[in-house]
Amino acid sequence: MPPNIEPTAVFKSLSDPTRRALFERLCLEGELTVHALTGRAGVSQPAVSKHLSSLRGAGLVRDRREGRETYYCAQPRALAPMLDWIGFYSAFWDHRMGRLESLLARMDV
Amino acid sequence: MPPNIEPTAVFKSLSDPTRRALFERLCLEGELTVHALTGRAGVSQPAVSKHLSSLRGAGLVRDRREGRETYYCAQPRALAPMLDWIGFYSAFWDHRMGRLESLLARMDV
DNA sequence: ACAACTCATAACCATCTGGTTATGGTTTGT
DNA sequence: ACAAACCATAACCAGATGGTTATGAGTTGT
Repeated sequence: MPPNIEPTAVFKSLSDPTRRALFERLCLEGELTVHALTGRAGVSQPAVSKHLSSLRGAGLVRDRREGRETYYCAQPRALAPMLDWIGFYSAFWDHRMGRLESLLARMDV
Repeated sequence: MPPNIEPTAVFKSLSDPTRRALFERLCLEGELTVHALTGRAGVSQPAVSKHLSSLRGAGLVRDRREGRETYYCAQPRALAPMLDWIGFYSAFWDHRMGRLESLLARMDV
């Protein structure tokens, strides 16, 4: 059966380079404050806040308030709907691409 | 090292439900004309044509002119940049998610 | 020859998006 | 107490986006 959960929000949120860069930093460096994220973001602090809101809307990040700072961390589980979608249609690509191997070759690092 | 190819176009193109539905039909049913795709798309023929242009821009579909009809087919190879991106960052999720297993459980059908 | 079909493009429109500056609430340091 | 720091929200703006109808170019069938 086809994927059950709507992956639109995840795709949309990750389709912006600035937003993807924020998510990447949170993946690589762990929990970070808005201030720290604004550092190398290349956009203003309010822009960063809005991007983080978008990511939170898609479930891709979680925030934790601590004093005057807000720590954000990545929630890779939120990628599930997107992975489901890819996985389902991969079943129809496999017979042209050589089973899951080519996919796994890319997935594994 | 981080992924080398920009996955923005792929993410962006797949972030629209109508566009994703077109890509899905092409994956499941193979080569189809614009007329056939317009059938169940829920939008007008020009809208379908524009969506197909967007998908072609991302390399996700290929078109073949035959008389007055244009056949489109899916190009799943174009997903590579997106898979690269997922794969690279999965290395950093693994130690929290239990290696590739959870990922593969979703990828395999 | 000509009507009908297929498709892409043009022109247009409303809404969404991604950015900015301004501001205000809360918390921290002095 | 008060200034400074951190962050979210408001207000605003230009450009992108996704839809429409109208049209025209090319192809097919009669």
